[in-house]
Amino acid sequence: MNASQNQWPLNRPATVKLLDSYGVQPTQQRIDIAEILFARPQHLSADQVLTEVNKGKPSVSKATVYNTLGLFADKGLVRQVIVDPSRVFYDSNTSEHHHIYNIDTGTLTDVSSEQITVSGLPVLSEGMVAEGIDIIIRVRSQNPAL
Amino acid sequence: MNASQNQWPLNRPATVKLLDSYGVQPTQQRIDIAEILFARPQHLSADQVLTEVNKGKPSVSKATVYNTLGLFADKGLVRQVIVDPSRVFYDSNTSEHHHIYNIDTGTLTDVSSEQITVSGLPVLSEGMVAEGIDIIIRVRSQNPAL
DNA sequence: ATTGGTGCAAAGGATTTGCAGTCTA
DNA sequence: TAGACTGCAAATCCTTTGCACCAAT
Repeated sequence: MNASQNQWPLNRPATVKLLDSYGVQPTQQRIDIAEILFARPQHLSADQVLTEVNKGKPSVSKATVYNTLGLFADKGLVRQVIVDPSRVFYDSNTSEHHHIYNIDTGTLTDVSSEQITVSGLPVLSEGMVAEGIDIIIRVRSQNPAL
Repeated sequence: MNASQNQWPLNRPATVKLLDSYGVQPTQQRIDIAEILFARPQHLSADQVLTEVNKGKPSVSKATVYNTLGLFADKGLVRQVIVDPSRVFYDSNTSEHHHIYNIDTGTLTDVSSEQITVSGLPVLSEGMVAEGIDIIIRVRSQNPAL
């Protein structure tokens, strides 16, 4: 199962089922965090998740947010996107795709992998296994004043 | 001019000339750092540069290494490679190319951009300017025990 | 003199960790 | 009850900054 295969946002039972299917014990905090991540395909930093999850009623600590995001990433529920040296983004869309990164706004946009074709990938040396290919198109908001 | 167009390693006069041509005042510390970077095409973290430059006779402070690498990157002498959330790599090869990143060893390997062809890149929305495209092939050393 | 560069130490920001208290199978 | 989970605070790690001193124009 894959979150991307459901209709978003995921309701609570679907979220619990998703966590279960990935071997993650569905605790209240994890469900809260998952419901935010899987509200729709998006890219959130740990800090953004922390803020979101504590809107209204503070309920999840910073340590737990970090631990949970790390756990989700390990289990394959979300994907880390590394484009900014100052923070990691967690992508709730785990289906294969690439990104456009706006350097000025710090915003990520998806690019369907069907749209992009890569050819001529090198043969990996003995004992190397590809984990994945990240394509990042770095853009900036054109500044007319420049 | 481009460092990659010279024969490596760059000797001192060539290094000074390179810095000049990029509008960087060639101070002793900057020359020391540049000589390390441009010894050959390579990927070094700030910390690795700091260690290298102070082999033998400590001569450049940590702050200066960070400032200098930032300056070099701004001026286009080196390119930042962002693949690891814990540190930035500086690539002394600024000609267009892509990377293989070994997650297990933290090692970067170049992939010539002539080798790889990307088609189907999306049309950027109004006001967006592409700064560059990074392609990162993430690999791990195959673990026979897995 | 004025501007630019360097070094030291302190500050910052993101992430991790130690550990005691809680929950849950 | 044992093992898993959480929260708080302290600790880390990489990187940036403030500021005094030195160098070059």
